[in-house]
Amino acid sequence: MYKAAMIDICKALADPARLKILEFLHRPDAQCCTFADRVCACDVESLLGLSQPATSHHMRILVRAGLVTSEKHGRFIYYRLNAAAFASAAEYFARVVPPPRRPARAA
Amino acid sequence: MYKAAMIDICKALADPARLKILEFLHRPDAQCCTFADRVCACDVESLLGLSQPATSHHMRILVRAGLVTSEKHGRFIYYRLNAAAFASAAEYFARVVPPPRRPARAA
DNA sequence: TTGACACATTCAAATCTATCGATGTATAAA
DNA sequence: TTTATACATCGATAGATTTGAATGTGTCAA
Repeated sequence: MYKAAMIDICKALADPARLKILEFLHRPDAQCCTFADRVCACDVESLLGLSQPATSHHMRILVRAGLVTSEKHGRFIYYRLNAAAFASAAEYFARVVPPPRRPARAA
Repeated sequence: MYKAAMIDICKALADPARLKILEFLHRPDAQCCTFADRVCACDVESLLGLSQPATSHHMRILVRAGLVTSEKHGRFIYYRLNAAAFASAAEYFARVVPPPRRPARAA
């Protein structure tokens, strides 16, 4: 995980709307075309209460950061969490910050 | 961990300068008044190559997010990583995203 | 007490971000 | 083919963020 990728991930996470999207992707409350772990963009739109372009904007940021993957099916786009990205972010932080119990460093 | 606190943490992490500070706090390359796991603000300043007010700004954001703690000793302020904050952030993400191997949900 | 130093705060400028309305594009339905 | 639908892109705007110069505050040294 390069630092630039890590920054993109953190930026993607640093917004209430996008955090809400991620929570929704984890436990989707099916409405129109959402099923199983796949969520369509229109459901995200009604979830957020934002305009369609704003929703599109947020999804693009999440996809670019790698936190979410997208699949086009006809007119619909289905989104899904990408657990691997979360895992490598967690790994990065494990390297940056010492685990809670060990002393930081003897200098 | 409330969502608002989580957003503050993510915002704090979403900047190259601040990520650099965190890496430095983890493995401080002692220069002027840094020793052990304590780092003074002036060393952060020379690390970043930014102005003193900009450095102060970044440190304030990190402290407010809880990622870093500060201790005043005379004229100096020593900063230290707060591992507990990283731990609770990690816990939040573990709740938001399913662990890599388990399927997300059967709907 | 005076001067130097470490850091905070204020202010303004430049840049970035989130948002919406309008419009474009691709696909499905009629 | 025509129309409707799902989503992307563009352009503009309001608000947030980063930054430095100037200045303020508290602490140490002389």
